[in-house]
Amino acid sequence: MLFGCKRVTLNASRFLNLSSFPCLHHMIGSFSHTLSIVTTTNTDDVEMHTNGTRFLIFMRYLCRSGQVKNFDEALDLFQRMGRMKPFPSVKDFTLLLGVIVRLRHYTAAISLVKHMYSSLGIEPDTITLNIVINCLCRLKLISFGFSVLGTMFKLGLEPTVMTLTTLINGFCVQGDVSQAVVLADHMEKMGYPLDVYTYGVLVNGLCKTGDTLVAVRWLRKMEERNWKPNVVVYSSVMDGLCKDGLVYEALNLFSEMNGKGVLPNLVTYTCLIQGLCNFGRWKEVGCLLDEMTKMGMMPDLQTLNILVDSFCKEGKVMQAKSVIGFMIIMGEVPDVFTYNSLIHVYCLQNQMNKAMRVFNFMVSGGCLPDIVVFTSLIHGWCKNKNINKAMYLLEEMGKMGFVPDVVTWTTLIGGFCEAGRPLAAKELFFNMHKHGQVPNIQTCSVMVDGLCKGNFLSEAVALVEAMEKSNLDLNIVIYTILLDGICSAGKLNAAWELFSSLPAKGLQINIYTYTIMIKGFCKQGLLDKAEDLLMNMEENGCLPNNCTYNVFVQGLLTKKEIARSIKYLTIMRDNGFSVDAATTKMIINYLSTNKGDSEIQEFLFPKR
DNA sequence: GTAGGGTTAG
Repeated sequence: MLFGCKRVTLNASRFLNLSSFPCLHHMIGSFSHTLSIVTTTNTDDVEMHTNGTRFLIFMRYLCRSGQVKNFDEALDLFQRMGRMKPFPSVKDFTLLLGVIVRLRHYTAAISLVKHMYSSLGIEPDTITLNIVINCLCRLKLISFGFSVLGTMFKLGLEPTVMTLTTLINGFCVQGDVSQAVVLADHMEKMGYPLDVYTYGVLVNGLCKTGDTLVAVRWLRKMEERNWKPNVVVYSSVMDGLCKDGLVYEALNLFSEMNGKGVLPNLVTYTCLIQGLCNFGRWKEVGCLLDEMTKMGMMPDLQTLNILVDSFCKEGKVMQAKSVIGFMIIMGEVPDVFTYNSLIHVYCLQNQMNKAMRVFNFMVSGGCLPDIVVFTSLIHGWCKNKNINKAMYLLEEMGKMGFVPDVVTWTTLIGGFCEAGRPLAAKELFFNMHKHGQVPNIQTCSVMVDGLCKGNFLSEAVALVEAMEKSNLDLNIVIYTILLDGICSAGKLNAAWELFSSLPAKGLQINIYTYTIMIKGFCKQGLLDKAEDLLMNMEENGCLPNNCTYNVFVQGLLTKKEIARSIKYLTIMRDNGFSVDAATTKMIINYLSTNKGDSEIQEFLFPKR
């Protein structure tokens, strides 16, 4: 096919006038290696001319029926269209561009628009530029999206509601929903009324950033304005509710949607199924699966992957495997998500041989691993204390062209800590920026935890102080980790000082923070202080949980405070909390050395 | 011909 052809490398930055933005320039530059348009210099022009109409009809059919499954096929169609004389209309090109966007080849789509303009002389119209804006937004380059909006004006093209909705979505994709809302307000004032899509974009953006309740308000707002929310808006909100653990509310909204005559689709069911899976509500999952199949919908690969992953997360590997079996019977091919769920559970169970077997199986079956799979395996080998294997995989993924991201580095840092090498972890922490990755708050938390557990408390404190000085937004988690370190080192005064300073930092003390502080007091035998804090929790609306009570009872038992232990064991029993293994062991130990103690005997084995 | 919803890792 390449015979008699010349390769033309595309450069989108020329069209978009982005040369002043090195990051995009670099990105598109590196992409050019893979994207070269092949144009003919001879052969089948005549044939194409005569068959042109038939070819275009065929091309439209392929695009509309979703039969263009990969980028190479789409590119081939594009090349054929570029060889036609006269060129097909801009409409035909945008139809194909839409397919390329759906295949998520955003950079390529931008390059192709540029090629259409500079090499083929096809002027872009509003719709073509909407596609370019969407691609830039998907690449989280919204400011370039606005540059294209400027280009649109310069060309005398009027943006549409769709253009602006795409930009609103761009803000949402970047996680900047407040800006999205501002733009939506602005849009209305400019005489562009929001439509169902705009509302859908906003509602989804809000759900994705965890503002589900605000999303619900928007849903109600659109109803007040006489817009009928459709299945996409409802499903977005249901997904948000499920992800917040509000499955009951999601199911209510599902009934409400049905009541209003809006039919659920596969995505709606998938959101609910996942919500129920997260709480192990398998029976209801089964009911929903039955219901959807009765409505003629079969679960697809994504839905089944959710089942596989949920079973894996519960450690039910057998069930996960049977879902995979069902998947294959259904004609679906397990993908990188499916395999990763299995690999991950084996890694967590320290069954690295099995994890590697799955990995080799997927690779030999032609399923390309991704950065997530490599990160899971690196985590597994680290847990297994086999740093060499972890480093080997890091190298392997590099050879395959994957650049470790912040999650990979965090995993590795945590892994080195778990393997008892906190100083090596620190080295990675301070050098990861050389590999183009900047630690985030979670990386910092893992590092602080590693330093604390590795008895480098002063370094952990210094790291947190350095983060405070650099105005990083530190959260309660990182302070709770540090508090645990300070308590474990027995420095109760310093711990209490830190604990007391947290509200002034604007942080909400949570159940973990309280429990760690209580444990710290218990460890020093300061039981009254621990008890005061336990009482204080309830007053502050943070109810103690299983772990809090067990920690306190263990403190009491250590000091042989039997009467008080029984008091709290009774509270636990009355409130449905269970005594954990460590507490049980202490009770048994106490009994075996204090056989004559009737108090605890009476509590454990009351006479009827 | 273009815009919105569902799956994995620390």
